[in-house]
Amino acid sequence: LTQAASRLLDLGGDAAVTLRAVGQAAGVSHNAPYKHFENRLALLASVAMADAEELAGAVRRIRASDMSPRERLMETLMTVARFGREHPSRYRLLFEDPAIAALEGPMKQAAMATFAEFAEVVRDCQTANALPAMPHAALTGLIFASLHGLISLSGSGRMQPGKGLIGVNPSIELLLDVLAPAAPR
Amino acid sequence: LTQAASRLLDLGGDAAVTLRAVGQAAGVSHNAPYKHFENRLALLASVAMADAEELAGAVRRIRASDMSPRERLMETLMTVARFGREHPSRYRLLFEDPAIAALEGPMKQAAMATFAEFAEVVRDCQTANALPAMPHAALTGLIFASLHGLISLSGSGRMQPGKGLIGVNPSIELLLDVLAPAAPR
DNA sequence: ACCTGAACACCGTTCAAGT
DNA sequence: ACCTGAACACCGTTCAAGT
Repeated sequence: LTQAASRLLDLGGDAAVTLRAVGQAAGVSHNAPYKHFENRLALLASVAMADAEELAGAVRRIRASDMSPRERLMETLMTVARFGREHPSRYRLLFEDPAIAALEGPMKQAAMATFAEFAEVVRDCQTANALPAMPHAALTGLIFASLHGLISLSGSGRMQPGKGLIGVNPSIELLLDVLAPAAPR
Repeated sequence: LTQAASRLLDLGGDAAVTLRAVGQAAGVSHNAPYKHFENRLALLASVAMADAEELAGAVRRIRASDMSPRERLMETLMTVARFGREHPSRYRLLFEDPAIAALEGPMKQAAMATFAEFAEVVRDCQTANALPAMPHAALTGLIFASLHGLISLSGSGRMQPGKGLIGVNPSIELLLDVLAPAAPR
């Protein structure tokens, strides 16, 4: 049921996720979802939660790998960027939807857990002097916001029209190049 | 009519901008808008265009002021951030709505003109050695994306929950501090 | 415990007219 | 040239039942 909504979101965006279409895709009536979710938003939240947990798991695996801290950071950023590229509507739901962000409870917990994984990747870089020794929360926020801005602008088609703007991945590399020299050697 | 839609957007977000509400606010019937706009999206696009032109004008005035290039950049960034803070739904429409971004014609022209003003502010900083001498388009894209990411995350309430994340304005200052030292003296 | 079908209020859009 | 009112298809949500 959550899976059906997720697929519809990928295929046709937010507007395609009608309870009738979700019901039909899951082989039930158009208001069977109301027996499992409070309303449409709660159903979408379950999609967002699954994605938040998937991302958190991916970052956790990267953290446990034997790459250098800096490589782990790059891999983490690329993983989020790939998710945004391959699932733009689901990315939008998870990171841009105001109604989802306003939810308390498990959705908020999942979002914070995902962010915490991300923050640890940044912290490891700082410990290894691969990122500057500025306040950890500020640096994490700046990197995450820059990443999100690149994915968001690019995902909604606002990075091409300009005069030779570079893509998401090169921009991420540029950001890290600009941050790295500020770190003590 | 465009003004009525803009006000409704500010007051109740995208969902509040129904053709019936717009018509009523403008004192006409619920489908009078169809005589002036092709459909609902075209009406929203006219709101976005007005905002794009307003922002472009604001940046143009900042460019013509007697501040230093670096101060003009900071003022420009703060102006966009303020617009995002005071009109989150209109900001979302202008910079995050995929349907608006997909429009060709005058909307695209207005968006590109606004971005061009922004790019000139960055270029002036590079000329004055207040920003590093990297490729101009890449640097402009990175700064704009970072700014957008901060406004986007903060505007949808995703910057507080974390563990002591700093606000939009301090993050912008941090970004410029991190970029500035890379510039030759 | 889980599902269905009818019904309601609301919305974007279309169309035939009205001045 | 600009507007109105009725109508249509669609949607989220509710409710009374069904097994």
